[in-house]
Amino acid sequence: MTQLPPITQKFVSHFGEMGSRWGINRTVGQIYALIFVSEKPLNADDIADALEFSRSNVSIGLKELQSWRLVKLKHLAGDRREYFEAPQDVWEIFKSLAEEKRRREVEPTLSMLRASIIETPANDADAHAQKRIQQMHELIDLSSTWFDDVARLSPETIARLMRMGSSVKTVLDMTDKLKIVRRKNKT
Amino acid sequence: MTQLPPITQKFVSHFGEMGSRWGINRTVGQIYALIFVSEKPLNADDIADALEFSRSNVSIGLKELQSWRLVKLKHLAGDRREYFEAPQDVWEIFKSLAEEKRRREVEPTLSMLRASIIETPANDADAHAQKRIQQMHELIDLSSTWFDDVARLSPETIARLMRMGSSVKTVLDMTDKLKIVRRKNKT
DNA sequence: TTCAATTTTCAGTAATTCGTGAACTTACAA
DNA sequence: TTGTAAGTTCACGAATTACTGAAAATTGAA
Repeated sequence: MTQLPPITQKFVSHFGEMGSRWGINRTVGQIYALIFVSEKPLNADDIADALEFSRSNVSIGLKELQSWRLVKLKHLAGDRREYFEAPQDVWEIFKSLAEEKRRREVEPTLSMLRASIIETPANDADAHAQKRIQQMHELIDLSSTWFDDVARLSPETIARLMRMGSSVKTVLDMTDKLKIVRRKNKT
Repeated sequence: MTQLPPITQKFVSHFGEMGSRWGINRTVGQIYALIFVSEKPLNADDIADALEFSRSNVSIGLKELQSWRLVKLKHLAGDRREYFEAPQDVWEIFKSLAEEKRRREVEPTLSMLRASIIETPANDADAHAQKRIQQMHELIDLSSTWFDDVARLSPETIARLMRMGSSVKTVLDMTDKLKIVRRKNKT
């Protein structure tokens, strides 16, 4: 097949190298990178060809990427083969990824933490362990609920919030004052 | 060694099992869990003993945990051995972890994305790839900068922000209105 | 210094994960 | 139906990662 152009090439191999750190493997990382930058949907042979992976490996990689909702299956008119593309909106991608991560990596832990909290500690050591577990639960629960809430806002609102950076504090303080004023006026 | 009490036991083995999903290995996960719930700092032998790992494995695991800033080295008076404990404040833990993750998993990618953006595309395919890369860069850059900013706020402020959930939007809208009013008054 | 306690390194092995080709299944056009 | 293109599964070898015990290095008390 024809060599990938230089920018694409570098992007793809970076995703391969980082794969292990992200918790996906080299080939899955490269397949995703290739689909992400591609203008048109790709089929399994395109990918196997471009990346020089075995057809079976590509098949498994695509299944994996679908399970993470990182690629969408698409059918092209008059073509029996399955084509894949990445969602266009990067914020959408980010959300799917976060949701999937939560489902797989956070929820099971939250359940376990919850279960531990309602148990009766057998001794002092376990009583202390339970306190620590409770603290961990509160933090994880709060942040994951919060992420959920925020993800529901429009991309524009989120971008606005993010661009505010640490000055959200000022806004928060301001609303507090407004509440106090309102309370005073009421009486 | 004496068996771990039940709550601790379950917590520790859960961390071992989840390890692979988190990108750490079973033993490192269990070592951390044990230190996290322990009331007193632990030394390497305590850990090797409690978890039935080899001494060398514990040594490597502790190095790994230190590099993630998840455990702190502590010396006890009149004892030559090295003791380890987890920071008490869970929010502090969360921040260290996020910072370390950013340094290892996000920064290298951001550099690569930046480099790709300033290159001159060789053909149409690469020009499109570059556009996509730019979009990815904007999102990652914005969210990581934002996280940095927010992390600098006090835990209380952050908790306040989080408990607001999606109603931050109301506050954001409100400040916008205030700004408009102020601008009108100025003229 | 010396020596013993403690920690680290390292080579070898065990376990796990990855990637391939071949066989198998599925779906559709003729 | 039948035949073929497309997709999946699977068993196996390759590569990587995890873990151990033994040896080496380091530390600090005497």
